[in-house]
Amino acid sequence: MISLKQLRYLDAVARFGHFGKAAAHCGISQPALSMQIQELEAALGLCLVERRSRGASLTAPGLEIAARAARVLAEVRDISDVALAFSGLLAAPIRFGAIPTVAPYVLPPLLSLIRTRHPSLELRVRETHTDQLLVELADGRLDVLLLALPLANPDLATLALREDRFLLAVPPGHTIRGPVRATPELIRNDRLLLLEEGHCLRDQALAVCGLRRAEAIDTFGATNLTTIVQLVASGLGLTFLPEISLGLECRHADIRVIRFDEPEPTRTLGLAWRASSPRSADFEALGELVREALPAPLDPARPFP
Amino acid sequence: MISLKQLRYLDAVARFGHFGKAAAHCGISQPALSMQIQELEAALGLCLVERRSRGASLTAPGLEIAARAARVLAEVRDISDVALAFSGLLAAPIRFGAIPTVAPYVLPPLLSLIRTRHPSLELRVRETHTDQLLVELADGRLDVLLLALPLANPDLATLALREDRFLLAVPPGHTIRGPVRATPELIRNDRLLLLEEGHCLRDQALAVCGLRRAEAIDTFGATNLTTIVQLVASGLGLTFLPEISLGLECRHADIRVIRFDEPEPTRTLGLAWRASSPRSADFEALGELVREALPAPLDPARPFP
DNA sequence: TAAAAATACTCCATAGGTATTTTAT
DNA sequence: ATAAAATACCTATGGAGTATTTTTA
Repeated sequence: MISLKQLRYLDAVARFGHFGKAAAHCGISQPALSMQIQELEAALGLCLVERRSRGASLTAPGLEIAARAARVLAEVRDISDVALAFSGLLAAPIRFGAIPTVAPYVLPPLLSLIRTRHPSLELRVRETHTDQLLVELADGRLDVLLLALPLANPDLATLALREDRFLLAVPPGHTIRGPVRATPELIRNDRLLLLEEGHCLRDQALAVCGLRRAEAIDTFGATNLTTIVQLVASGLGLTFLPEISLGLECRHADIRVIRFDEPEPTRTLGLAWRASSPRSADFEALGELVREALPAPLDPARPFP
Repeated sequence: MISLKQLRYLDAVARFGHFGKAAAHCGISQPALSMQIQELEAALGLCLVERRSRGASLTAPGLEIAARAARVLAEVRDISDVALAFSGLLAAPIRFGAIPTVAPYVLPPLLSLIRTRHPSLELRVRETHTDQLLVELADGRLDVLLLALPLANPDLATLALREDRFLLAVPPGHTIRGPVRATPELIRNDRLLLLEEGHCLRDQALAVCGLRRAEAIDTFGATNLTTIVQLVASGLGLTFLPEISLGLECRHADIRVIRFDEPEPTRTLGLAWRASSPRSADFEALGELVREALPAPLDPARPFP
């Protein structure tokens, strides 16, 4: 008789292409996993995995069955999530992923909001790039993401929360005066400092300037906006800052921030979760909290700073 | 951790509304089932089943989760079926259901055809009414049905095989001569003998005569067309016979068979299976065999008999 | 009081661990 | 020679059985 355990192990083998790594991922020993895969093969009367001396790959039936197994496992995970949803709004832990250009500016107020408003809600936070977040969301390691929309994947539900303006950060002594027009020329005069490859903010900044990825100017990217801001303050170049970061980034760095010409470039911040998730009510409620936690937009009447 | 076993047991409790009967259906003892249900409830942190002194009923979360469990179980069953499909066309056993007004006329030639053409194919045959067949198909006890189309259920795939004429069977000495028109009056002069409630042929015959169910004339139905034919031969009334039954039914009974006026009333015989089944190729191949096995249609040039 | 589910306990099947061997490059 | 999976063997968890108790209508 087929068991979920066997399907979980097959899924792991499909992912890792390697019995040992799959076993480690499942928290069991390699022989234990081997045995279960063999039993599954016996139950189905088929060879699912081709054992090669450098790892394992799936046979044609194996691919088909692993794909179905993944669906079954997702549905079983949804059953657990249904149970969580029944236990009440925001009552169960939420595994929350956020991109690095949002997390530090939202989490402190968000967490304190949760502490006062929903003290029983446990938010497990993970910060990494969009691509990685999406992988972890898809295979159930995360429940909901805070990132820049739109996303292509139709299996995801999204909730737009707020537009986030981009601004140009320049050294304090810089001659430029705003509002400024975002053009390739603007960038070519000074060095544009950006986060390393993989950060969506990097791509968005390049796109706003009408540059392609390959046309990036900086030689070594950073992983941390604060690092970039320090470099800008030292006169090494200029950068794009999202509005929500200003409160934090301007506090300790001596930079000047200039608004762009209308229409000001922005990114859309929002939540995303698996469309099949039974906990959408939780995520929409969380979205409200995030919206409250996001730093207030610039006063349009009074140009910043 | 949730297991398939637990979902199977929950599904059984949902079906039977009774721990004891559910346990019997699963082939385990009542305490064993109780324990697994409790473990599932613990794993989900919810009460799924309301224990009442006359059986058990599901709570609201229980209903939701049982419905999802049923879907998971169906998909796991499909995984087994994928495996069967991969083992080759018509290579794995097929659980085959047929209605009583078709089975006896098709099975002998079908089984002999299978013996010669696909000796390794094991056909497990079940004969009962359409309604029961559909239930057993839906919950996986049967793989494919041979019955009268059309069917309402959109979750089923169907394959029409052949039109089957209805004919009027009368005692040998009866004065009626064909072709005859199917009207309520035709029936009112003699007693119309039909199968008992539940047989689709009964309903179809009544419909052909323009009668409603309640207007049936015979007092006690039979379960067996051969029985009806014997009664007709004894002059106790007349009946509708499907064309495919003539070879067998006319061999030993002294009746006369009369064709109806154009357009001759017919039923459509065909196969049905779960649309989600990964074995459709098997079922289509089986459909070809059934088509061959069905008795040849009447020669339109030479009026029967 | 009767029917149904829960509990107590016992047992054994099996999932999983460690150590080792086999296999293929 | 090395990496990877299979095999051998042992252990312990837990699933399932029987007997019994508790619960509720």
